[in-house]
Amino acid sequence: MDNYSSIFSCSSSSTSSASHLSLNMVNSQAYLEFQGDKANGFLGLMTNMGAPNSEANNNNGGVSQSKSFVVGTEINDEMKSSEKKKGEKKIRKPRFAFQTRSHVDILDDGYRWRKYGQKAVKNNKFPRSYYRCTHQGCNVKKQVQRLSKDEGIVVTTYEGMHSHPIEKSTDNFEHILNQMQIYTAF
DNA sequence: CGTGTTTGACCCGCGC
DNA sequence: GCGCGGGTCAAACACG
Repeated sequence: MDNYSSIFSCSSSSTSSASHLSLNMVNSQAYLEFQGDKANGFLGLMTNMGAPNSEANNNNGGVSQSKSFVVGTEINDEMKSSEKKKGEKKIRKPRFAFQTRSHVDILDDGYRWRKYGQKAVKNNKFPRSYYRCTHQGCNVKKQVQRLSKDEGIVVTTYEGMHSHPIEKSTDNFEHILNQMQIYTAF
């Protein structure tokens, strides 16, 4: 059971492969809403997703949050370090944006992240934080942004795919990714 | 002491 | 060409 990588296997392998994804998702703005319970995990999310009833109890510190996610692919993400591929494709890596209703922007998905930057975004009072997976050889990045309009909404954008198992035993994020696969498999 | 955060500088693409 | 906005680097710092 170490096929975490397969989750993101829908990367930009083909020129048109990404289009199907973005077309369906971006245009229709896939939007799911469920209520989680723990601020430090997507477990509640998954639980509610599969079984809307479940035990949505949880006594977290009173941090109830509803999560929704939008999946889309942003193209033209070529960086300066394009050692391989001489600009054959503009599509580099898919990005997954999660919209999370939470008061904390630190969402523990089971991976270990190292913050490597923070920038102020225009049209947004709150800064955007850049994180990178600390696993060696793993180039997965993620950025967390908070909407100035709704400071209760936190947008987490994942970029790239993990090629290693989750470090923590939270294994909840895996399920989410699995769900995402369904949508991105269109 | 190792690991992660802070923070300003730098880099690069893009529009004017 | 220049300025702007977004993304990254890296040195210094904080914390266990």
